[in-house]
Amino acid sequence: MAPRSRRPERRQEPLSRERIVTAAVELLDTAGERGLTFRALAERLATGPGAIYWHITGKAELLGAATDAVVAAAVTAEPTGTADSPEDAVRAVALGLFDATEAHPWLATQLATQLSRTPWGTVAPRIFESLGRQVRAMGVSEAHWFTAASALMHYILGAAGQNAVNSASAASAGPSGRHVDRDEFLGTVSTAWEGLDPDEYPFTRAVADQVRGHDDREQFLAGISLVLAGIAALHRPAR
Amino acid sequence: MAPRSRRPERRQEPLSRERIVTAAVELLDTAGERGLTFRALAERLATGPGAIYWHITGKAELLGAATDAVVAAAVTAEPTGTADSPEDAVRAVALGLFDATEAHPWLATQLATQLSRTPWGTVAPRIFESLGRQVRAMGVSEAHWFTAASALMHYILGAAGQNAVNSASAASAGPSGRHVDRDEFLGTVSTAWEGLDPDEYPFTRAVADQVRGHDDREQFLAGISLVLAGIAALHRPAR
DNA sequence: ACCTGAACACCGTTCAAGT
DNA sequence: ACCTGAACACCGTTCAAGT
Repeated sequence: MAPRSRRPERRQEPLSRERIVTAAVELLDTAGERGLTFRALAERLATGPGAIYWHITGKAELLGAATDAVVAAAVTAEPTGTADSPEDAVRAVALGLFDATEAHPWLATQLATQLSRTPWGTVAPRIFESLGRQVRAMGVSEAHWFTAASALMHYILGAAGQNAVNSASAASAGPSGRHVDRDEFLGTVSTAWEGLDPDEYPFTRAVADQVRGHDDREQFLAGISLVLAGIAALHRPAR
Repeated sequence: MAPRSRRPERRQEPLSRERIVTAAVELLDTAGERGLTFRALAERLATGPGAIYWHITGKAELLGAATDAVVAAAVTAEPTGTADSPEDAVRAVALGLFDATEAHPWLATQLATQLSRTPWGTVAPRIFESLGRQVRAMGVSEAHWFTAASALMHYILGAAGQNAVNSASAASAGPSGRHVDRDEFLGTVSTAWEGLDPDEYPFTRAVADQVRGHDDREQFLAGISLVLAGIAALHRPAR
């Protein structure tokens, strides 16, 4: 009983940019950045390496498209209107990106690459827009829109990047160490920081033990609140 | 008249980790990330590719060491005690890193890579420490030290990364386009943003023309002030 | 101990040739 | 129009062999 359906059974759909990007994301998730190869990608798509170049100009565009796809999903995933306040909406967007960097360990590095190399691309506007709308809804004056939205975006990307580590290091350690304990990872950082020179790194050492026990998401949200407080301060008259 | 000096005339010093890292930074500055090759590096050092492996384990360590060297110089360059207030000291550190990403277009991407892949390394502590000391000097309560210093660090890295673009794109465009006008670059971003779908990107479009004229450093410092205001708000009783 | 450089196992990308 | 797959010009890394 061969099932018949309107949608073709994916058995041999023609190659398309979309199929290529989907496969690229899967490969990145599975094998890491080093695992994304035109040969490996071609094999996964049951074709030759050259075929991919008909749809995509090269590896840079491929990585850009993969990053954009994941960011689009992360930013859109937040159901609009579900938040009580613009501030909570910002938190929702932020957590969406935070979680995305956890699901896709390669995302943090790629976000930095895309934003610094092709800021005229689609990745920056997606994030910037979803944050900026909330900034506007908070009643920030137009003169401060750019500053406020940028501050949020930069904090989010920086923090998400640094917290994506555990997964990333797990992936680079090979499939065997996939589920490295978050605590174990934080312990590594904490221990390294405690071992620093007391004269040169007094502050970092003093804070080291705070790192060990902390909840990543909570810390991340505390940072968001701090930036939001900074935005709120824009309302008050400067002195 | 051959000059005689205590220091050997660098003619054929033995290979050392330090010499290798220095050459790597020069190569990165000159030829970009793609230009840093073990073969090219070996040629510059008048040796074979294999020799480098006696001093450095591989390319990952090489890039990490290059990043660390540049960050150390940027953070140390700020003369201590030159600032009137902790806030100004934070601005000095921030500008030091901002300028470093301009002088070394590859730095932004590498910072993200280092922080997300090896946060137990030396790069994060260097930045974290120089910011954290000022946080402490501001009178922030110890419970908030980590949050405040992290917020500063993440904003700085994110903003510096995105603003390093012009130089980066110039480098990728080859030596011919070395001095791409900053304005020209900002114009490219602005134009791209103005061309976005009005329904999907109303905020980004509205802000596009602010991007065109703005002064990078001023914008960057405005963001720093915003985060500092957020830190100051930690002092006030929560509601 | 430190360096040499050929060799290995890969890459991204191109392009004549096919359908 | 779209795909194939061999070929080209590279890589990072290793390692026997030298000094």
